[in-house]
Amino acid sequence: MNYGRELLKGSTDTLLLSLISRQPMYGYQIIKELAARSQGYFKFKEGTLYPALHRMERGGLVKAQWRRLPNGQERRYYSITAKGQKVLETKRAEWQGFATAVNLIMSPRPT
Amino acid sequence: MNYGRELLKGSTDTLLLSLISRQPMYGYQIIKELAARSQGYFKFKEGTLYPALHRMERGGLVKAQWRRLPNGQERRYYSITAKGQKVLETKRAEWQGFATAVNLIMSPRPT
DNA sequence: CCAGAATACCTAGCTATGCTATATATCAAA
DNA sequence: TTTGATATATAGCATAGCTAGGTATTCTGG
Repeated sequence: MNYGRELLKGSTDTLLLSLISRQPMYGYQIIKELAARSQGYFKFKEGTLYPALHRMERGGLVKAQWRRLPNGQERRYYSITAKGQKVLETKRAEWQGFATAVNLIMSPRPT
Repeated sequence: MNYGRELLKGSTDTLLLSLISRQPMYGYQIIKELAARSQGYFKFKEGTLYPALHRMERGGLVKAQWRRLPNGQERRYYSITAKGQKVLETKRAEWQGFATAVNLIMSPRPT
């Protein structure tokens, strides 16, 4: 992505599920929303986003539905499933634990 | 590792540099220290640690030195270089930015 | 004294996943 | 009509953590 390089690994799904859990969204919209909500920090690449969505669809975490706009445009909307909700809870907790542990190392209390 | 699975990617070097910057350490000690300081959260595998140390040595971020103990044991002590210090500063900032951005997505302010 | 645990280091190969680059198609604006 | 934005998709690459194996020494309990 261009932050720490690999920092994103492992949190991609959590970020996507977090967004989708608020309301169904389509891919392009997700990219824009992630950028907006993170104040420009996240700039998801298509080669990251779509494979991730497909993975999660295969895994039953999200389900997809094509919708055609009046003008003919096609969009694939993703919504979270019950299973996806559960995974999201788990991953949220994992993130909390991980971030806490990293901060313990990076900002240690006096030995 | 077994947290988020891949969460660690991208923060390994930062964690290692953080530790080593406080004082020179050898590999086995680093594993123990990471576990202790993170209250048991981090359990670095050797297949993660040693390749990472070697990478950073090649990259000039750390330098290594063998030391023989009175009892004959051999340990390879790693210390941080000037270059490693600079990289650490950068990576610390990257982590801050990343964690902040993730939290913005995971705990969004009301739309 | 001996077995097993702990200490201490190393690496080949696997796997997961983010990124690059490319492809396709529609629509609006200059 | 050409450019940029919208919208989705994927093959192939690179990176890096993990598995599982190896070597060698020292400490500890029975």
